Amino acid sequence: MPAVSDCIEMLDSETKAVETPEDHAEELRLWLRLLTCTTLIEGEVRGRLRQRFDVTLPRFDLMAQLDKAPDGMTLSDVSKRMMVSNGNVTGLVERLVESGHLDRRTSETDRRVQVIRLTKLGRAEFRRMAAEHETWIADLFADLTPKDVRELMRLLAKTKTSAQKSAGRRRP
Amino acid sequence: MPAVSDCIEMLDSETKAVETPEDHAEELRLWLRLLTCTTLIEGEVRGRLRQRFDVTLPRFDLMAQLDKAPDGMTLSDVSKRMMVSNGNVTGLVERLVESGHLDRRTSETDRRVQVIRLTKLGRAEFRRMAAEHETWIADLFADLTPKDVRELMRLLAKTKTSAQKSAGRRRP
DNA sequence: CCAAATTGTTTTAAGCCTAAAATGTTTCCC
DNA sequence: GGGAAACATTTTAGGCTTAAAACAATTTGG
Repeated sequence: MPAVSDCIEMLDSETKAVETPEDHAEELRLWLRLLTCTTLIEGEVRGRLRQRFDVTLPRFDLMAQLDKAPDGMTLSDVSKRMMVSNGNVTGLVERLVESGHLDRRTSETDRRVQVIRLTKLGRAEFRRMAAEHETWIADLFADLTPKDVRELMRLLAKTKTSAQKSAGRRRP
Repeated sequence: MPAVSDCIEMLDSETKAVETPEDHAEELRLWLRLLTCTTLIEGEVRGRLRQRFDVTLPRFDLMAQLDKAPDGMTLSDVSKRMMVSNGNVTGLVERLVESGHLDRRTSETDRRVQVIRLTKLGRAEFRRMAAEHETWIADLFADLTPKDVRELMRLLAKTKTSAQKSAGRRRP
């Protein structure tokens, strides 16, 4: 049975009749916990990539995107997929072309567009790193049962949809 | 009933007898989804903070830590809580002292230690921002039921513990 | 056709972030 | 007491990141 305060809150949010400042402490705590988990795991992966392969996480992420696209991607595609700014990708690509991991060429049909691909070296190095990376992730999530994983996937999918809708309401 | 492949995997991971390369695609997908959710929400919050209050997310986060500690915190404390490097905090604090939001003084009992606090201005501005921030978070998570929120909290707590253990195994 | 809007990328300016080395201070313990 | 270890912070060097402005090329609608 829900607490009295929960009932009041539910009435408020459904009827939209009252303007009492609602309590969203639970959502706030959820957000902080989500952020903590991500920061923790991300930091761990970053450190391991640096120690084992002397590569940064953003470079690894970019190569991961390209590994899934044998025909290459445009910078815009990469920017959208990685959810980072355009200018960010420009610099990242510059350094990876410099180190011989990426190949970049201007599209034949649209001279605005730059198409980038992994070089043979880039692909080989990425595959080597990705194999080990996968075991790190498995270890980081080792305490979760297969059921936990499924349930988290489901709830995070719902979270993603919710956040996208909210973001859409701001920028329609 | 679990699929055959699941049984084999379970046997492998329990007996540790076989060295076949296990499949951790599910964990990998979970990690990517977790990262997507965080990036999405973080970007949205960052943008709103900038538009509404002309403040960066790291500054807001630092002020949030200090708001919970009326007696102030040391830079190390802040660094641990925010899970960022020491040097990072130094610069962040510098700019917030400069803008009049923070007060910084050397500890009387230990001259290595710097104690920082919110100024009156800093606290007032933070409270104003935090109130609105809470509604953004509520909106971003609006599709989740109270039960979803509880369940996510539980699973993320488990995830955090798991990741901490894994990180501990690397750096004991 | 052609001006205006749109699209893809780069540049700019500022700030964030890390790892590692350096600096100053305190504690430990012989 | 005094040197070694530990601790708190800053500095350094390099890279990441963003938002906004600038530039270039294409598409669109009169």
